[in-house]
Amino acid sequence: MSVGIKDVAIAAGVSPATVSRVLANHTVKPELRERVETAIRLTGYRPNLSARRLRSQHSNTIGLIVPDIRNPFFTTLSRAVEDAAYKANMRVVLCNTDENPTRETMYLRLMQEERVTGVIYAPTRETAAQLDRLNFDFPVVLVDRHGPSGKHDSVILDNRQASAALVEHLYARGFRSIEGLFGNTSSTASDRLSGYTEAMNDRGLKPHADFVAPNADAAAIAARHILSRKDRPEALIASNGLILLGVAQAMQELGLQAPDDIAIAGFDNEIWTGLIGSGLTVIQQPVADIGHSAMRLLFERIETPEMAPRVVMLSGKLIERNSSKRPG
Amino acid sequence: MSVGIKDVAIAAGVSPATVSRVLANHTVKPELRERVETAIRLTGYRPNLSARRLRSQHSNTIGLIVPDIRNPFFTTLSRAVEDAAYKANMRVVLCNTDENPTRETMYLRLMQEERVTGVIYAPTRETAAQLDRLNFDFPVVLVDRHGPSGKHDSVILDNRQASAALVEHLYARGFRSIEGLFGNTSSTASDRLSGYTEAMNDRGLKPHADFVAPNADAAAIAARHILSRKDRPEALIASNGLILLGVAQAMQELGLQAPDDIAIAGFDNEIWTGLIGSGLTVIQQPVADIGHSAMRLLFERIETPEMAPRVVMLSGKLIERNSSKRPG
DNA sequence: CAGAAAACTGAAAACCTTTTCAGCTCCATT
DNA sequence: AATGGAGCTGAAAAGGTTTTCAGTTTTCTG
Repeated sequence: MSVGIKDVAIAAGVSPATVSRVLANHTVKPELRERVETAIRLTGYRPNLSARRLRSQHSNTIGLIVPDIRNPFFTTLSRAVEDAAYKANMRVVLCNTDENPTRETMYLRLMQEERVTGVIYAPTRETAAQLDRLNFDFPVVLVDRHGPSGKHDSVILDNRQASAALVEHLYARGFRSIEGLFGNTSSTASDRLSGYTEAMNDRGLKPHADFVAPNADAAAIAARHILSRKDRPEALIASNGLILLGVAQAMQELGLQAPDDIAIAGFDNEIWTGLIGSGLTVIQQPVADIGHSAMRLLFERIETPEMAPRVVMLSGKLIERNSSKRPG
Repeated sequence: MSVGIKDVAIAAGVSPATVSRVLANHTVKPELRERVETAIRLTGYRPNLSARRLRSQHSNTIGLIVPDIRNPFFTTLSRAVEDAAYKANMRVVLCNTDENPTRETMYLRLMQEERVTGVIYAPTRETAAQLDRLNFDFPVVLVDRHGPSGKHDSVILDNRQASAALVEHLYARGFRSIEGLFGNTSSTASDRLSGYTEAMNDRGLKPHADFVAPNADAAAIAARHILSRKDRPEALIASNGLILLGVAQAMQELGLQAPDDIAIAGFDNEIWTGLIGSGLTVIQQPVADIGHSAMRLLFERIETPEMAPRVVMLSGKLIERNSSKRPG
C-alpha cells in the first residue's frame, strides 16, 4: 500500500516517534534527522492528514460559507481568505448556500464534523437570527453581515453610512425623487435600507424602497417595472452589485441611458461599473480588507478564546462617475 | 470532551459497532436503530470525519486547483464543481495557484496528503508538461487545459475551432488586419493561438500575435501599446476574459470606441461584455457544463479506474455584438 | 571526575472510527 | 428433531499519526 511513518522509521533505522519529530521540527539529533530526511525522500513518504488530525486534534481547516461565490464580492472575499489561510498553513473548504437556510444549517453541521479550526460566514438574516441559540465548537467570524446581537466577531461595512452617502450625493446633485432597490435576505440589505430611509427623511424626502431577491435576474425584472413606470424616479439606488447589474441590464433592454433618462448609483465597484456607458457611480467596498480582517479576527479569537466579541466596521468609498450627473 | 460514538453506544445500550451501522445505514434491527437514533439526538453526537476517513480510507474530498478564482471562468467552474460535489456528498478544497508552478506542486502535494478522492485541475503549461512523469494516487481530471498527451481525462473547449470562428467572423465582416493578444501560460492560449494563426494563413492573411500574462492589468498595458501604434490593426482579438477586460480598459483610457476606431472580439461571455458600449462580440464557453462534465469524468474514473483516458471537447458559441461590426 | 541537569529517543497509548470475525438467535428445511 | 443458513450483534483489531512517559545518552557544573 502507501508508505507510512512506520516504513520511513524502518528505512531510517529509528522509531516512528523520531520521524514524527523530524516532521514537526522538534529537537532531533542532526545525524538522525539527516537519516530520516533521506528516508523520507527515498520512500516518497507523504503524511496522512486524516491520521494527523485525528491524533493531534487540529484540523488546520477553515470553512468559508457564503451565499454564492459567483457574487463578485464573495469571489474576492474568498480569494483573500484563501490567501490568508494558506499563509497560515490551513486549507479552505468552500460552501455555497444560495441564501438557503437549509443548506446553511447542513454546512454548519458539516463544519462541526470536520472539526474545523474556524469558520468565516455570511449568514442569511433568517439563520443569523438564531445564531445566539446555536452553539458551535469552533469560532465563527461573521462577514459582510452581522448577527442578532454584538455577540459575534464580525467584519462589516458601515452600511448605513454608505447608503446615506449615496443619498447625500444624489441630493447634492439635485435629485429629489430617489428610489431604492434592496435585497431581501441579508442584514446588509436592511442596514442599507435604513441608512437610505434615514437620509431621505433627514432631507424631507419620501423614501420609496422595493425589495427583491439579491440576484441579477430578479433585480432586472424589478428594475424593468420601476423603469417603465409613468412616475419613475429621477434616481435609482441599487443595494448591491448583483442588483446593480440587474438594473444595468434592464436599462439596456429598455434603451435607457444614465444619467440622461434616470440617475443610477449603487454598491460594489466591480470592474464593469467603470466601463459601462460613461461609468456607474458606486460605493466601493474594501473587499480584500474585509477578508483579511476576518481571518485576523479568527486567528486572534483562536488564540484568545475568552476575548470579548469585536465588530470591525470598515468604510465604503464613494466613486463618483457619470451615471449620477445632473442631466442637461 | 466532545461526545463520541462510544458515548452514544452507552446511552443506547448497544455496542459502538451498532451505532456505526446505524450511521452507515447498514442492516440493524428496527428497535435498536430507534434507540440509537434517539441516543444520537439526545447526545448531540457528530461523527468525527477525520477518524472516519482514517479508518475507512475514503476522504470524500475533491480538490479544485485553479489559477485564480477571481477569473470569472473559474468562478463559474468552481460553483459547478461545488454543486456536483455537494450532490455526491463530497467536500471541495479550493486552491488558487496564480499560474505559479511552485504553488501548483505544493498544492498537488497537499492533495496527496489529504488523500483526496480526486482532483479537478487547470494546470499551467509548465506543470502540464511534466504531468506524465508525476504519479498521483488519485484520479485527476484536467479542465480548460490539456496535458502533454492524451493520457489524462480532460474537458476542454475546442479552442482552435473557436479561435478560428472569431477570425472567420471578422473576415466575413470585412476586416483583414487582425491582431491577436494571447496569454502566455496555458495550453488553452496556445491552442487559441494556433487556431488563429491557421485561420489567418488559410485566408492569406498575415497573423500578428502578442503575448501577455493572462490578467487584466498586463493586458491593459499591452493593449495600450497596440492601440496607440501608428499601424494599429483593424481588429483585435483577446484570447480570454481577463485579457478582453484589459483591452476594454485600455480602449476607455484612450477614448476609443469599438467598432468605430477598431473592431474587438474575444473570449468569454461575461455579463459585462453585453453591457459595455454597444456590446462586445465574444465566444461563449459552456462553463457550467465544463465543470459538470469534469465531475462526471472524475466519478466515472473512480468507478472504473482502468478505463482509457477520455477527452471531452465542447464547442464555444459565437455571440455577435456590435464591437465587430464593419464601421461606417 | 562525580553528579546533576539537559537533551534526546523509543515503546506504547491515544485519537475515533469502521470493519472483520466469531458467536448467537431464530427460522426454514429435510 | 437435527441441520443449515440467514440475520444481527459485539469484541477486538485496524487505520496512521502524535504525544506521553520513562529511560538513555550527552553536556554541564562545581
